[in-house]
Amino acid sequence: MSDTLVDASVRVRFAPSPTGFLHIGGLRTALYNYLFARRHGGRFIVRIEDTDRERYVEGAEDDILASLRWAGITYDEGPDVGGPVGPYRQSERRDLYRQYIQPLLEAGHAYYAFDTPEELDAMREEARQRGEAGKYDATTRLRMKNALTLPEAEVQRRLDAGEPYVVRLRVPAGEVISFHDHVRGTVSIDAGEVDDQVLIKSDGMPTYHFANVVDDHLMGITHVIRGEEWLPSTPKHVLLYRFLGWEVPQMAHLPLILSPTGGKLSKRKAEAAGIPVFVKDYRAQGYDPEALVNFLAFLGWNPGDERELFTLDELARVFSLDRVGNAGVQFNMDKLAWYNQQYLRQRPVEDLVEAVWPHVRAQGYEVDRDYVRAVVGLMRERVTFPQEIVTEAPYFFEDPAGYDEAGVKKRWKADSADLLAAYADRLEALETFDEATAEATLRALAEERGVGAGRLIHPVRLALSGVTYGPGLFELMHVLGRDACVRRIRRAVEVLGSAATA
RNA sequence: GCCGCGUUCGUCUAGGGGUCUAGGACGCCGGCCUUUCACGCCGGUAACACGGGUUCGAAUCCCGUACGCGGUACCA
Repeated sequence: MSDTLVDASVRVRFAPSPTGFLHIGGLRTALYNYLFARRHGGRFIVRIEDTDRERYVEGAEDDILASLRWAGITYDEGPDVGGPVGPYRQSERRDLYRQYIQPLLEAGHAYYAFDTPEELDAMREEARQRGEAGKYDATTRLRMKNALTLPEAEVQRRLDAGEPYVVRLRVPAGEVISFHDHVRGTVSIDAGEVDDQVLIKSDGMPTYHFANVVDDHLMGITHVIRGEEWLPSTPKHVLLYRFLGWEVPQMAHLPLILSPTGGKLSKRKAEAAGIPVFVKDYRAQGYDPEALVNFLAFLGWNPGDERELFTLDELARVFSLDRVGNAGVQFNMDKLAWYNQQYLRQRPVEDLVEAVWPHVRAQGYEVDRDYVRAVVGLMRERVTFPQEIVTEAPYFFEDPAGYDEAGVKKRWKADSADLLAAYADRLEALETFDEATAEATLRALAEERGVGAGRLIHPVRLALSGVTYGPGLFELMHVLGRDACVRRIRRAVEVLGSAATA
């Protein structure tokens, strides 16, 4: 079935801006592009859009690339792996953009403009006073300082004198620009709503709008899959393709990821809602990349059946743009936690030991890998994150520092001290200490004293762990070992002996 | 303000005119299992934004309203 879908000419790209670390929403955009490429046997490209020198953040590019790799999203072409249509960093393609702006200038589809920021502000202010939009467009461009209003000689003089200028797109009036979007169907916008977008900034760098069109074309991008925030500016891109005489790639605008409180999941909102914003945060918090990817894939897409657990490869086999939803989606930490738990349980024990080990070392616990392996075996179904195997069950590594108050109240009875002291004695006298003998000894003692086994089990658990919940008592005892068990039971008898409630 | 895009349980969603007394998942609430907890299993709670059309018949098609989101930069 997938054979009919193989189209090696499919080329998609993820084009992040190095203005910050990789955002969780960016990872989803990258993921969808990746899945689409894999599904069709095409190529997935990463291109760094670093045309904004003001907002450039040192280290952001490395973080973006490292985060993608961590998530298992590999790319066929990119800044650090190269490729046939590089460079893959826009700052290194500067001359290319200048080359493609020429024909636009010559054909009158673009023009030089010399307005200062102050003049632009004044124009917008004035227009707004009159209740107009305040756009640099067909209605206002003739009132501004540009090649359309200045004498040709004057324009040339300014250019020659090295005065700062920008190049703007001359958007035609009286036209409706339509394009097909794979997620939304036909989208139409009146050209009158589109402004004369700056194509080349005064620092010589292209804007996103221009660079993105030139690069997508030069890099042979067949499908542009990006966030919905780009939908309103797509008409500008469509116009550019037309003026440049190029074919418009297929478009697909993905629904935005929303904060639980509404609105785009900005850094501020996400933090307020307890949602990590950057991919590296998920990594640091112990999320399984496969779980994150699985969760993210389902944020705006679903396979159409009721299955929810898919590995990256499985997703790549069934992903389709047709099944991408079109309404904004809220990020849900509970669901993510559930996914993480599912994946954690599926991981091989050895894998988990590896993941837990650093946390054991960080706590300074002196145990070996076999011991950690045993703990993992008992705890893996009770936690969401690997490190919780250490943090949620410290009693595997050190004697309890205290006893849960409510637990003592509920489980420590008048006869507990007596029973436990006797149990400790018998454990010490045991020839072999293991799960079976610990249990048999306890049950025999309970029977002799004419009490239910629970009368021993609960206070013993409390003595060993300090809490009232956890793995099966006898498994716990076996892992802890006889010495620790006897020591902890005696200690509890000493500390809680008289704390008994009737 | 203007333009665009959207609107099924709290959340992610199935659904593409009759099979919907609307299905699944997360969460939540019960129960079983376990003399603990978790896992697992069983059950429950809960939604087609509103108003008009079209049609024999609308969650599904059309229009309007409301609401939400996005855009409106020499940022991406």
